[in-house]
Amino acid sequence: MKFEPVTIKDIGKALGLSTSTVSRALRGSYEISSETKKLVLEYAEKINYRPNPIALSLKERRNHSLGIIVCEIANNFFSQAINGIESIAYNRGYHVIISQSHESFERECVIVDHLASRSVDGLLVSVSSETQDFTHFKQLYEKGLPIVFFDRVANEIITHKVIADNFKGAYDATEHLIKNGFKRIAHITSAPYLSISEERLNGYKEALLKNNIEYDEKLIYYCYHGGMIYDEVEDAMQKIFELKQKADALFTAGDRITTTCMQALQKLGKKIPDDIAVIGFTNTNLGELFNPSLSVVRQPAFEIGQVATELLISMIESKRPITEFESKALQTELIIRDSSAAIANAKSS
Amino acid sequence: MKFEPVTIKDIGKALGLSTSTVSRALRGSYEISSETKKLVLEYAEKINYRPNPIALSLKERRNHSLGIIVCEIANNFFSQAINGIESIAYNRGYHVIISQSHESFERECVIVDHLASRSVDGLLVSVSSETQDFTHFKQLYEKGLPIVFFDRVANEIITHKVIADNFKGAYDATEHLIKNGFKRIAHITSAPYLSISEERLNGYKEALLKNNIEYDEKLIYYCYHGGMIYDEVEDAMQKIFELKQKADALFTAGDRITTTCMQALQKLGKKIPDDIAVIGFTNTNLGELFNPSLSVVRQPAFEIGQVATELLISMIESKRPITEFESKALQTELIIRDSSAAIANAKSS
DNA sequence: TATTTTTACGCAAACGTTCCCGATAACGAT
DNA sequence: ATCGTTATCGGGAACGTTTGCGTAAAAATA
Repeated sequence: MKFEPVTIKDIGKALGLSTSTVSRALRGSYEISSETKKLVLEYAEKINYRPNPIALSLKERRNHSLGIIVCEIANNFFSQAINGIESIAYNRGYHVIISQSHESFERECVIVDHLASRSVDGLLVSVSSETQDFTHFKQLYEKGLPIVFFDRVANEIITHKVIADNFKGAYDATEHLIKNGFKRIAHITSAPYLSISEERLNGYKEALLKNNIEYDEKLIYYCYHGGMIYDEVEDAMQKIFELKQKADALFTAGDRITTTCMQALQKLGKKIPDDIAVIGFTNTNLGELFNPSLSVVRQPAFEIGQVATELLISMIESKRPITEFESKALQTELIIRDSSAAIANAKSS
Repeated sequence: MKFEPVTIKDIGKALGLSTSTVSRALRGSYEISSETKKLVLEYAEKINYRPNPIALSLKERRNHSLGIIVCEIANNFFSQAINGIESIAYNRGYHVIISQSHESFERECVIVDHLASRSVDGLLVSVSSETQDFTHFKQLYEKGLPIVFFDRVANEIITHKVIADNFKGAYDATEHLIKNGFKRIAHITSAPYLSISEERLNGYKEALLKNNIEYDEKLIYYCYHGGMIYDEVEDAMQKIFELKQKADALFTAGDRITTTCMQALQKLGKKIPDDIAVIGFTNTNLGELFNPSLSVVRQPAFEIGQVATELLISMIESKRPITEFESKALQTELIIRDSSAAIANAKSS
């Protein structure tokens, strides 16, 4: 099937004008008589002319489009962040192209390559859980392609970064568990080299330290695929319950990990919070529907997307090379529900 | 900031060859000597040359990209469908551009326009809940742009369509409630003119009819924004409980509607299934974590995406105009959990 | 050696725009 | 009548490719 849009040439031919005149008339150039303008405009309207953005891209070397790379859109945090990105982008006249890495490094490389060659004007990136090598980003960035990282950032690349205050979010969640009387707090997180993993682990450690609880490496479990692979999570859950010194609480460090942990715990027949208390990073709106209702650390995903987009567009539209880069950390929100409730009553039996 | 990719011209200049020779060498044309080929290939590799897809699009009037239009990616059904779409598209060498209408007709028109002018090779669309007028699709379709509808289809446009068997899914869900002893089954659905709404309503009616239960219009509630607006849903819930003849069960007809109903019921302090039983269309994987665990009608979202994409690509790549169009309906899956449990025991007290 | 064929490459047009240069005409000023 | 302005428009190059056509040199044939 072929699809033949009408071009500026067609208009010129129909009206007996040159393409340049038509082009100028369409743009409202001062050097075109108002009669001709009217003529062209009306005819263009009549045949529903749309300028070909591809031709424009070719000429102007830009697209007015932004590339987004996330691991997965079926993830509350990212779908909300994308909505934030869109809200800014569309207002500023940019379109967005969303791509999923599915937590695969290889896929990420292919996507970056494609997006760049497709001449997106800039990239908004949250790296995959497999990504340890950032040269595919670095190369493009050094060639002049604006990139802003959000959530999972590449520390070795000097550019704008927007994240949640993962350290504080983790600190707060952990301290909340401690205040509720839990002492053996397991921490299930994503791949260790992810920036968010490190930040959250540090917050967790700091809370332990401040509360004089010893840090025990045996309580830390890494799910290298961010909770996408169920068995990885169930394995971790199983190991937790095989510990000599039992864990009494769980702090999970990711949207997918949190929900998957809940599923695994249910499958293993564990009662929350009696067998184990749970609090985790997740942006689901459904936490209160869970059984028990889920305590969460909520990230300002929408705002993170917005801020990252504003920074990216400012980079794109900047005339001069940028020398000052920002690293913004937005505050998380602790929402306490039943899954992390103190178990004093239950345990005292 | 400017981003200057290397072109075929740069290669030609560097190697003292014409652009056509370089182009042919890159494509492995037979009329280029193997030495020259090797030279070009190696140099291209060295400087990391990527052909400019924009220039190609301009020339060939195609993109190898598919446009996707859905109301919202933060919706389990659609994010799964998109994964299905991607799984086929990437294997066949197509990229996808995802756009969200956010259930807005106006937004949908803008998106369609943009996607078409951007020369996507075809469109995969599920219309917004506001859409009653399909001329924006029709115009493009008649000009030769391949379009496949999935989930929410435009019946007046003759093309391929892929849906879940909504009639049967609704029938099964309703009959399940009836079998469990419920007789006053409320039905909360999306905008009435959506294809899925009609199909599901018909399935619901048919189940009532077959089981000799009178159809009562007062039990039908339309949420014109597909559950995106909380108040719309809460209003419906409130009205249900103000009915003279009380409803004893709820059959919800959409991913977002189902979860939002659950939230509203919780807020209103209603117990499920004692005050009211619930079953609904939704593709959440978290149904078993709910309190109570949620009975659902699950759509084969991933497969729907796959089938729709295969059909679209076949349209795009077809040499001849297509005369035979398919309308596929894939089977849904009924997953019974506690939210729709018979309340005989509870009520007998 | 003369002629034909093959090999290997370059030129230029085309895709749809924009925009720099000119070009033409009308017109007032000199 | 001559010149400089102004208004209005067209020609053509450029963006990065592909590709039909032309052609020189090399190889094969007569």
